[in-house]
Amino acid sequence: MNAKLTQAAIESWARLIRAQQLLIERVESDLTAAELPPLAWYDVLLEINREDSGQLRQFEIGDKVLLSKYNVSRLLDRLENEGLVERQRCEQDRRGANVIITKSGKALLKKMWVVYERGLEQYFSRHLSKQEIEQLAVLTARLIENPD
Amino acid sequence: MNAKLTQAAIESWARLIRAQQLLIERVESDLTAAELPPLAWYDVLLEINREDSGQLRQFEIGDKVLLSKYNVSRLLDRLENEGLVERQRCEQDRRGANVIITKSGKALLKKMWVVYERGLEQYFSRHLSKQEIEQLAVLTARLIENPD
DNA sequence: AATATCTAGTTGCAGTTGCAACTAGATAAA
DNA sequence: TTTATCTAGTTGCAACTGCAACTAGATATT
Repeated sequence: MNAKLTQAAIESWARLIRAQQLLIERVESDLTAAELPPLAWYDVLLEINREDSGQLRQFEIGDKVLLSKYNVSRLLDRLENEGLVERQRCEQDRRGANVIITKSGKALLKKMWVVYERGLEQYFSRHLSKQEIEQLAVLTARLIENPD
Repeated sequence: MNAKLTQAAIESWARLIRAQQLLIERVESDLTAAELPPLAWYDVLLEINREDSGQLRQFEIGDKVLLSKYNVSRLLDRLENEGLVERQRCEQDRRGANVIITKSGKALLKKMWVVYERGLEQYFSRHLSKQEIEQLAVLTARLIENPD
């Protein structure tokens, strides 16, 4: 690992930022075109759906999806308004709420995945070999793991 | 390049998104802690400053920084309010404006770079070898270039 | 020249985010 | 047990974003 900040490093960083921005922008735009809600909704619904228990505490959602607690709170308001999730008082900790996904939440998840998956193939995996996908996964994992 | 969407591809994509989110979040948080404005300000000021002519049309800024025209318009309002840039009527095209960076704009750029550079080293380049930085640059470039 | 079409930039509106302050329940310390 | 501290979640405010509609100047078409 090199201690000095090279031009190559700056360029690589800039491209990482740009690539992600573009990918997200493209997928979001596909979702909008299909009259579907934004990616953040998908992420939250997916995390709840993944749980065997079928439920998740709000702060757990925040951790998984990388949203601050106030944004989780308000995003869940919207999801609940649309009947995609339900909040239940948590018995173990009366401050908190368990969030469960509803039938129509699961249905939306499926519909969104159709669009999302296509984008992922079209904008991402199509352009990389198996080895490259693996490389990228390794490098980004290293960046995620290290807080500094 | 593989046509089918594998689990490995999904995981790699997810990490790319997550890595970028975390990096940005960390740098933004450092900037806020140093009582400096957000990264977007830096990006715009940098692009103008880069030009030999010392000026840039608004739509050029939008292209370079990946901002939609209405957001460029309003971001420049804020920058202009802070005396960091100035807008001048464009003689060749009276619809448009040339944006130039002021002295205090350049000064801010320098101050922000101190924080930005440190973050870039600390959150990014420190964790990757020269070869890995290069690899990442190649892969992300491929994703950027290919609109589909 | 007259009209239609396109492009640069702005603005109103609704939705979303970050920050700070808040409520209420849980945990720790006296 | 009472007090202090911490954590889960909510809310008001200000800033920022996307979308659609708009103005005004440029370019193309007849």
